[in-house]
Amino acid sequence: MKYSNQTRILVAVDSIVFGFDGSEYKLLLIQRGFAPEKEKWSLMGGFLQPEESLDEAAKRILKQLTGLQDIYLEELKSFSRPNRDPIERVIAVTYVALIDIKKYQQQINDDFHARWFPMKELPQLIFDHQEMVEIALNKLRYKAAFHPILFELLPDKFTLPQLQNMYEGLYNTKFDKRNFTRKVLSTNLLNKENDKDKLNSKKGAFYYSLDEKQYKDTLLSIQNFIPLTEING
Amino acid sequence: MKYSNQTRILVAVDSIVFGFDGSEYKLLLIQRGFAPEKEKWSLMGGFLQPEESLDEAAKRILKQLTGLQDIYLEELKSFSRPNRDPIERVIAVTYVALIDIKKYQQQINDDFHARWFPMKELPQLIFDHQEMVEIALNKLRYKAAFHPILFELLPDKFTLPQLQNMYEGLYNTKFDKRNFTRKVLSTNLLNKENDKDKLNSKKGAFYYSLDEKQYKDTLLSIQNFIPLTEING
DNA sequence: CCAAAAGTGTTATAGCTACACCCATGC
DNA sequence: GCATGGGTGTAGCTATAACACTTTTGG
Repeated sequence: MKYSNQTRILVAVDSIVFGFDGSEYKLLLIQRGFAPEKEKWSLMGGFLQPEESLDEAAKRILKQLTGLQDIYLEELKSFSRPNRDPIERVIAVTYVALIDIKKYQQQINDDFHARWFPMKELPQLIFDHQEMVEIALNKLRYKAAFHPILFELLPDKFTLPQLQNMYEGLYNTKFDKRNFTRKVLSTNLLNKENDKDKLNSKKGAFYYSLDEKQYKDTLLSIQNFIPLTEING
Repeated sequence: MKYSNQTRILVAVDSIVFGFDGSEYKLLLIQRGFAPEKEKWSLMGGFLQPEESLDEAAKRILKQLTGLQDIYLEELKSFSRPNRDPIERVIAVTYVALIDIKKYQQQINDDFHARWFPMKELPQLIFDHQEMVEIALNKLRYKAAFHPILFELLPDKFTLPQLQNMYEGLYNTKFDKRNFTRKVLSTNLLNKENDKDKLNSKKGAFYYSLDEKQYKDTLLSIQNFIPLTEING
């Protein structure tokens, strides 16, 4: 039995994958393998299959296109303008993913054809993918102000200067490092390690790691990472 | 031309319509007019049509089922478990709407068959609509803590005690009225009127109205309406 | 020895919370 | 005249923002 007199539609899943390499934000793109817009740059996309949910589809597609697994992935919003795809009607449900670029760089380069583009040097994207990226970036700015999600972009061990760079990069601003350090440490999310990163300075900066238990407890609660004045403009 | 070898799927739009009548929150439900689950209570739902976006579909369906127009409507999330509808595969994109119950009560009762249910006395809902409501309510609590969206639930003129009731109802808590008044007035969102509401007290409470310009400027910015402790639990 | 980045403390201010009494009116 | 809900001010505390110097070490 079916519902009668209704139109069935193709459903796509597109993932906006943000990465951070220690100094700047990048977006993961892939060259589309089929017409239209074959060879143009695209988000990580594919069609929803009969036996999977959208969450599952997003995970599957990301794995197929990049090998990435077990990463932060969250629904963003749907895009459904009737003519957004010239071939036929397709609605897209978008997801945002956050990953530490270095952790997967080899894998992505060698086995797949996805490529990282600095946020300021994005190529032209197919369809409405440009708009998806802008909305995703705005949501990331919004959400990161209250929830410690940016840690998803860092390696297991990272330094406070790296962490501050990451926040400053997202909001295009500079924070006082004394205040930033105090605020971050007051969350009890970080454990100080005994060794230092000596690549970025002569003195070396202590590594910290995420306290996984605290992190999971805190993800859904609301902190205040960024002064409201930075968000409201 | 079409994409080949892909499955096309029914896309539904379901709207969670929250209302406030001055003392409690209610949910607008309708008796489903077709099988399966005919006559059972359902959110305001319908199928996406070929020439409309999801936003447009949500508006159209709401108008068809309730006569409601020009109300606050925002995408929530998609629901796509493969067997969520027993007839055939349907993915649903949900929207949340906020309205002042009294403003439309006549219209809804007389011309349509939608009905308001107090949040604590909801009937069994079809499919996964129960889950949709819970997620919508959580998001409303989250969002209302930082953005003045709850004003959508109030009539054009309202009193500070009504406003406070509305916030207290959403968070199931009580606020100190001196602090609440000060915080609300400090936003400059409200204009004091000259007349009073004398229905709810002998002394009467002054009416206030939204400053439309301030409101539009403020909607996207982030305030702090509710102490974080109330949200984080 | 010097350049470059890491690390650290104090003070002033603003915003928040807690708290209690008087006012206006209908009955 | 009294019961009911509306309206208002202050003081202590906490969180935030602004600010500059010392430390370490590779070259």
